Amino acid sequence: MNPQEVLYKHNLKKTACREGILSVMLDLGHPLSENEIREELSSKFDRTTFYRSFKTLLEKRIIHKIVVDNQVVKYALDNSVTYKEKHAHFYCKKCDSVICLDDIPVNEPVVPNGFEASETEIIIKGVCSTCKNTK
Amino acid sequence: MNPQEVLYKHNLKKTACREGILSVMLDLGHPLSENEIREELSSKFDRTTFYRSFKTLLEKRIIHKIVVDNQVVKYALDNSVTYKEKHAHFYCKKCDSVICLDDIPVNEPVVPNGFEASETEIIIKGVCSTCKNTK
DNA sequence: CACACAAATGCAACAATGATGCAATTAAAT
DNA sequence: ATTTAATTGCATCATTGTTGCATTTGTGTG
Repeated sequence: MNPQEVLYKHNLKKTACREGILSVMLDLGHPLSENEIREELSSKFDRTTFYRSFKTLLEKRIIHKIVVDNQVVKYALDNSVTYKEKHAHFYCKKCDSVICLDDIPVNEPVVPNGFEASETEIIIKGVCSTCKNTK
Repeated sequence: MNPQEVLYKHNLKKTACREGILSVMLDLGHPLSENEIREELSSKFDRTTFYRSFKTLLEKRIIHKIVVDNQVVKYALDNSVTYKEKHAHFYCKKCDSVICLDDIPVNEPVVPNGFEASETEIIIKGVCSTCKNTK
């Protein structure tokens, strides 16, 4: 899977910014923040363009957004091989990274009578294995 | 339980802003945003003072913060009768309200080998019973 | 009760982020 | 190659979180 294919499949124009974002995300393979992606691309694009590209990719469900505690925002590809619609996220407090836990089961949400649940977001915080091994 | 007691118990000075915030939160009994609380108090205090009061109350674990999707921020009392350290939150997409689901069981987090989990945040989104009944 | 000191407040100011309007540029279908 | 709609860059604004600083206030001490 390459950026061009992804854009084509979703009827999106092949623009430099979108291709850049997708290329970085496909290369690195883990959730990234806007700044992390921008650094990889040497800040070639305007902040607004970036912002709008993410918005488009989110709308087309090519990527999803993970927010931790109102400050950490990461984007992850939806179309990885292991991607599951429902999955939890792990946030490492030490290295600030986010990991999609595609293998961890997510139970059906239980809500009080009369309530209707449509989505569940689970964020598990802690320390990732890499950080645990590098004290 | 009244605001004065709460502040006294946590060695906090009895200030008008803190008392106001706690008073509104105790009265209304459900998670509230900064703006909702400020409106109840007729904007009597500066934004910074508000911000710092919340920070203090959070540090003392008198209240906790619930963030939904990076934009909705609500504060809830920790010391309600039914309060549980671990609990999920329900977010109603229609009325923008948040409810602490103290009765809903929260499973121990499952994480990959080598990872260490310390906290879990669960936000269930949907429609609350009030909004479901008022179409 | 008055005093003193630490804490809290209000104000100005700044950074980061999300968002919009608009003119210039570009992708891609014809 | 031409045309048109979409995208971009820029200016700009709103909101939120944050800090510094001078002023005010709460509260324990005498």
